[in-house]
Amino acid sequence: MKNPKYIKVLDFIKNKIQLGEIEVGGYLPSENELCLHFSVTRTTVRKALDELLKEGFIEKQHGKGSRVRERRKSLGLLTVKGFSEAVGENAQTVFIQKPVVSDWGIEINHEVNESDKSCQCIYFERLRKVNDEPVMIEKNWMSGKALEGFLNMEFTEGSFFKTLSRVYRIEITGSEHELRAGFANAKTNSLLNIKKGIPVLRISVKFTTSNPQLTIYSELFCNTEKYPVGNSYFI
Amino acid sequence: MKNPKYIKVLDFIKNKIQLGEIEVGGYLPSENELCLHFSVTRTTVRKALDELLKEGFIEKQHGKGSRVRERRKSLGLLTVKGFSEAVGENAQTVFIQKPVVSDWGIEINHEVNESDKSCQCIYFERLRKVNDEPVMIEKNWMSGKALEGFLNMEFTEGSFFKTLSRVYRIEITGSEHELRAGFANAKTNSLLNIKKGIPVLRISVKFTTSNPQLTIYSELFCNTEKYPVGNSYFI
DNA sequence: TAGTGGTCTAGACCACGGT
DNA sequence: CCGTGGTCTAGACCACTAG
Repeated sequence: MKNPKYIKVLDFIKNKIQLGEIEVGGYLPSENELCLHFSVTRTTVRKALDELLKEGFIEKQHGKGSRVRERRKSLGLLTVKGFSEAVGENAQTVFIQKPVVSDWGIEINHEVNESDKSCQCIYFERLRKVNDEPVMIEKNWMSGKALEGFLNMEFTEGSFFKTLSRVYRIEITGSEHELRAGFANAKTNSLLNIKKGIPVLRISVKFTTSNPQLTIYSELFCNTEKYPVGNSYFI
Repeated sequence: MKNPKYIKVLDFIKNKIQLGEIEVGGYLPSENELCLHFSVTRTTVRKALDELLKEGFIEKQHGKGSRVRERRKSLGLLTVKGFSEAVGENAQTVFIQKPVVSDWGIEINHEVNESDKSCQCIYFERLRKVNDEPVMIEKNWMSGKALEGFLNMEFTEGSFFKTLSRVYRIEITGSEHELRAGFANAKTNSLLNIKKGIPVLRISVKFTTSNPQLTIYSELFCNTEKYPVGNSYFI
């Protein structure tokens, strides 16, 4: 099924929360009300709410209802969400290197798939800012096999993930992260406006996608002095 | 319901994986087979498999089946799982400070609940090792309200979370993490066998539990030189 | 007691993978 | 083609919260 109903319900509620139409601490409509509103069964509504719960948007209270959680101010980078969606409206992005053909970076911490190593590699690098302060350098490598015409392409709404989805019909299906404390090189330090000797949080990500030929390798260098990286998990 | 069926299914499969009875890359029984084996419906089996997927134990392939994933070698600390379960059989734990009455630590990065601040605080500190190498210092603070007789108590199977569950019937229901790169103090550095000037990964955790009176605040200082901290997420 | 979320049943149809 | 997982329906009963 291309457009599952639970995605519609999920997007509807997530949108309401992100626009502030339901205030923090406010209750969502009950599951039964949502069922009526969307003409679906509770199974479908609950699947959507489970996603929202997993992503930290809501909390559930047995016997009371589902409430909007206070959104963390830190960067929610440890999910499959992209940066912009995770951080919100105060995020800015600047290309340091537009997509080019390159070698597989020696900085990649995850093991690169054998099938990728033998292929042409596409690389791009971006600087992420919050409120105009640089907080993260993001370096990305991926095989060019599945991405015909990717070089010189404008990103859909400035988002790499949206481009993958809208242009190539490729969805992110999973991610693995490794986290380390370390130091960045001089160039990255300078871009992040970090003094020498200040450690950075380094996150190595391996994204799997709905296209078996496409795996994305990212190395993130985060200045955590003002904005720690956040993650939450509820059951 | 005290003992949901999906927990039984989940524990059964997780146990098989952890004991190696299904090798890495091997397929689980199909959902329909599991239904027959446990006399439950697919809804229930899928709820269990969803948990295993979320925790990174398995991966699903549409049209083929569910396969056991290679367990990450890094520390899976970013879930509600405890250290021992996350790391496995090579983990050791040493008390640096057995549970005592203390002040709320000034090192706590999360905001401490107002209701906690006015209460007696219990503190304990442990050193975590993997293959006899120190990798993490874990400092824990919590209100003593819900934990009658906790001081001087032996931990069930050496596990704090198991003690909470078995003795106090309290379950972990969620966690929020903040991650930073930074430095540890001299004492922690010495316990971690870290040279001065080597950065550590600092993880601030706030655990919520099934008892509204109990919130647990932890500060982890990780030496990531050999063992990075890992996390994975699949949809 | 009424309303909420938590669990579960017994089906159904669809999309994908491999034969 | 069949078996797999993905989505969905239309119910049911339970446990928790609050008036």
